[in-house]
Amino acid sequence: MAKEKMVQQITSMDEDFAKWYTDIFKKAELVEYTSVKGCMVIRPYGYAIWENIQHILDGMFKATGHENVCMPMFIPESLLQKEKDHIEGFAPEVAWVTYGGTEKLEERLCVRPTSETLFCEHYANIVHSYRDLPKLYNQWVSVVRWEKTTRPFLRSREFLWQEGHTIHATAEEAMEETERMLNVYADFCEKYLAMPVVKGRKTDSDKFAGAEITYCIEALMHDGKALQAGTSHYFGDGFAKAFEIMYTDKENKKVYPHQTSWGVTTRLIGAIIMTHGDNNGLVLPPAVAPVQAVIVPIQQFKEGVLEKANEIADTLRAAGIRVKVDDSDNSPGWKFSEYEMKGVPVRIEIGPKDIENGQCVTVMRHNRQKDFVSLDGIADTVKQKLDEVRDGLYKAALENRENRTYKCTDMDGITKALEAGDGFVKAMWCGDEACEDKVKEITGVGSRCIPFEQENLSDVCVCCGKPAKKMLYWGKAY
RNA sequence: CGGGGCGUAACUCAGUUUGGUAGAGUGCUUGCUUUGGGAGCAAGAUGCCGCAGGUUCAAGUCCUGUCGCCCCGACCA
Repeated sequence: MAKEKMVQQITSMDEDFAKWYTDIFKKAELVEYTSVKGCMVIRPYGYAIWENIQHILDGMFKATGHENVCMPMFIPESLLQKEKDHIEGFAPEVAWVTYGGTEKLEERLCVRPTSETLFCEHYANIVHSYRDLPKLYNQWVSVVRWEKTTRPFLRSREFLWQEGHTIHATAEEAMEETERMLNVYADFCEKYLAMPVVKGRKTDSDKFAGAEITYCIEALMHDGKALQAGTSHYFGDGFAKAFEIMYTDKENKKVYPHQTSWGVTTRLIGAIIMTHGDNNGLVLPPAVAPVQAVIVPIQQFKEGVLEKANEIADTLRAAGIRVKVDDSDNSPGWKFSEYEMKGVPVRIEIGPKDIENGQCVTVMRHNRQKDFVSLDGIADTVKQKLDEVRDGLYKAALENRENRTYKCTDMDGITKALEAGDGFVKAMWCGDEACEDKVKEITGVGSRCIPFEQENLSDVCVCCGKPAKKMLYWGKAY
């Protein structure tokens, strides 16, 4: 009975995945809509997830030699236009500032959709010698893209992200950096977010505006749709030439440096929701959960119960676990449901009976496994449970991806495979853009990436039958 | 930007067909009883019916316009 009622608040994901997604971020108090379309309030619980993501990633950036900076939020139109492909790619979705107070600006300013141009302008000023290289910069800011269709965390007009921008003496170094950062993202997703990703390269039609090469990580959501979780771009010296960034090398010759950029966004929170969430609510990977363990006292009005709950909390806190004691006067059952909805990885129940026995109850969020555990060594026990949750989440996500990954060798095969549900399609490709378009038109799945891990499924292109060059991942994308 | 849907209490919605005192459940406040899976009883507070015009003795309801939001497509992190 209680179980049914609990589920009533959240639409089942089989019934309506989009509604389920909306229910989750509202009920878990991650986001509220505002009066500006596509701009959302990220509430404390949602923002805390982002802060944890930031904290871990920032550490990884620092460990690989990067420094944080902060660029302006405005870009003069003339600056944005310096690189042709770049402006073409972004022009349709930038917001413009045309007035300062009551005065019309002589040159309009765009609100940054990304900051390549600003970094380039800056690099042109500060890079003169090979001794100035490399510069490994990153910034944590928000950017604006005037999207037509919006959805919290997945596609909003303003979103938070980090953008790394680096500049190197040689193409080799820049390539190395591009790959290094893609690996940082992939490691982060798999280890901390328990989200398996496919590493690969975008086809030319799909790469970043102004990039020579775009690498990406692609994840598969519960509903079988693909989500680009991060990108890392190699620019070669294209931007350097457009912005006239030059340095003097050891032979006293003026040469162009090589650049990269890479980014992940609050979209990762959307990815977490759609990778791990279930019909009872959000399920958070322990590494980024604002609360890793919640303590629910039972019969908290009885003497000693709250004291014991707080004592356990102190022990866990001392061990570095983010813990909360809920001593509100809601019923225990209410609290159980509440924290399941909010995705807290481990719940601890402690009541008079437990205290007598020197034990408590732990329940893991992802599988509801309930254990009676001793209060001795509780911190180690909880840590172990958190690891178990992380591993369980990863395993389930990987299983979902494997179950929804189809190998196909002809067009009918793709259509047929997708009848079982959306997912990744692996299929061979000749390298021709026309075939990418045609596959999308006929089967509905677009090219996601050329995975680093190649397989030879067939010798010919799935579409045109000409000799195949690469195996591609295809899918419907968010 | 195309197609569809919706704007009434903090939330979910009924009421609009056929104009006639502004409603329900949940939540909120107070008190008592409860507490190992969303507790029970009692008492209370809460409304520019999205906005602007119009028709009418009378508009949440009819007409015109407008704004916003959600969903599905095309475009994109």
